[in-house]
Amino acid sequence: MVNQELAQIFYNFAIFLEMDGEAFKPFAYERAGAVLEVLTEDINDIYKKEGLKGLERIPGIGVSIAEKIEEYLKTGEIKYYEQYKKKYPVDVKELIAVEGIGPKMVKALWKELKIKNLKDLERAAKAGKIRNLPHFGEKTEKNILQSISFLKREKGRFLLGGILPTVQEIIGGLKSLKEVKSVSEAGSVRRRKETIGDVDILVASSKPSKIIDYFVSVPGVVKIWAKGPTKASIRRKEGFDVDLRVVPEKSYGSALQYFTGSKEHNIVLRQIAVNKGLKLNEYGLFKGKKMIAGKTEEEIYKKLKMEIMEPELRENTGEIEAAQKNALPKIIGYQDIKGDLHCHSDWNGGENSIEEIAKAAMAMSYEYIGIADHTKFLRIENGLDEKQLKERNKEIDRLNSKIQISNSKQISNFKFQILKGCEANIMPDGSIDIEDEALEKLDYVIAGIHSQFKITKDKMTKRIITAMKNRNVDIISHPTGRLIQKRDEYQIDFDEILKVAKETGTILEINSYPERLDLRDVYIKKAKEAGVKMIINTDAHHINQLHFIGYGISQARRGWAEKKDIINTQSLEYLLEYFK
DNA sequence: GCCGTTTTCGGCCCGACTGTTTTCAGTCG
Repeated sequence: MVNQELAQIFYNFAIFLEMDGEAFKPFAYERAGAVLEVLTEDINDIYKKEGLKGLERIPGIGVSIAEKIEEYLKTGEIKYYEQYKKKYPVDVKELIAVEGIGPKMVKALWKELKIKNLKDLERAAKAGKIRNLPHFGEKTEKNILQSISFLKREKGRFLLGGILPTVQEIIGGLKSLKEVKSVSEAGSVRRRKETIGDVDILVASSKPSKIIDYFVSVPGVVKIWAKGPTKASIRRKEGFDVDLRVVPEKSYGSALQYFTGSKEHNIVLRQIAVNKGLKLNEYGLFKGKKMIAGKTEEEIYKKLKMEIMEPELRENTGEIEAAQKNALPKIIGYQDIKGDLHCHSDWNGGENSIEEIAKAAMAMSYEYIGIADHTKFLRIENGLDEKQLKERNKEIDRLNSKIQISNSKQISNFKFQILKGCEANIMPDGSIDIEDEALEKLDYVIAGIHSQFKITKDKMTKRIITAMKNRNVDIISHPTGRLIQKRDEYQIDFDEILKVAKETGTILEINSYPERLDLRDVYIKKAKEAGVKMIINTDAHHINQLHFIGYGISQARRGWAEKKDIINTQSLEYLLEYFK
């Protein structure tokens, strides 16, 4: 989307301006970039409808940046920006990604050594050329090399799903110490972002040294980066870094608020504090020298005259304004899901029998579970044909009656049901790979794209729309097809898809699989605004993956989704009626 | 370059650390 292209340009713009020592413009451009990145409307549509004035209506975009957006939409480039690209023919984004390198260093490296990209930087550092530059030294050079090797190995970020279990383990360990009064994850982990750079953990205690000593000696620590009186930084064997900070109880709330971020959220919060004649930092909220809040996050937000919001909302994408008006959404909770409708059994590529899946679902206190085996097109996953699907349905009927009989004697109002579903394949022309007659026998039908991702935007949009108009199709799985850090989403006109989803009552999936998390948060927000229903599913191929649901819920929360927007927060009766 | 229940001009978030320096610029979160 053109929004993202412009966002990236403005981010780079900000860096160029900072290289030239501009004082306040970089901040303005960075803000414009951040605003565009999360803007749900297509900037091109806004411009077409309302022209320059429409652009200037967007907060953070004024006359000058609006004109640059116009220029980009009309000509595909921005002259002023092109001039900078000529002046500094450098891959700023790549270089700035190196820990410890900022705009000023990029400039020096270019001017003195003609370093343009990561490759040049690595070569120069290995040759020992960097240490001779003014304001650089041996240690800086060594740090740069370390940073580059980390970047190359891990691309710098980790999937939330890959690290959260370990984080919770570490926190559990800290909780067991009697010196620990409170402990929580902070930073992007607490905000449940899709990917995590490094992990922040915060502890309240009056005995910091004991906590620090324990923290650096836990099994799994492979390197201690820093160990001070109240903070420590380590690398885990899994490859990511963890920062721990210990603060006194009276500052725990302000520190938690501060270290949870996001940076953008905090900037605005501190500004609001300043406007009220107050000062906010990690030690508390102050009026002059007097501390007026700090023990809890609630009292800080309250003193700043707003509702406290869930960490997943703290991105400065409208939550602060909403909180000031007491108009925060009541986002879906982690206990609100009543069942998972996208599980693969051993009838296709999955690892567990339907009975095992049902038992695991009951253990999670679900009211229903849906088996959505692949259909025949997906040979590699043993997709089921019409006949096999019929056999599988019989098995589900058998299990359902067995469950009812075995439980009716013990709990009178017990209800649990296994639903008959499938994840059918959407063919390139939008048709479904299995007969309508077979689909009609099911409780519900998921349809998804599993092949031919690289077709034009127009064709892909039509393909999905054709599938949604099939009267048997209830849900579209992983609607944009992206795999985080592996594959971009396919080209679609999302607004058009929302329109047809609304007309046909088709549900869009929020796939909880850690590398999918598809829909993304901005799309969830759009779907909610369009009144399109969503469902949070796991796509589990093993019962150990049923807990992925938490990541999908996080994603929904970051998209401001409420309970009513998510259909599997509802009862079985409601669901079956809706599908019919 | 943006913005306005103190302002259409004069402000713009805050503190700590690091590595290079003899007092601080640059970077980070």
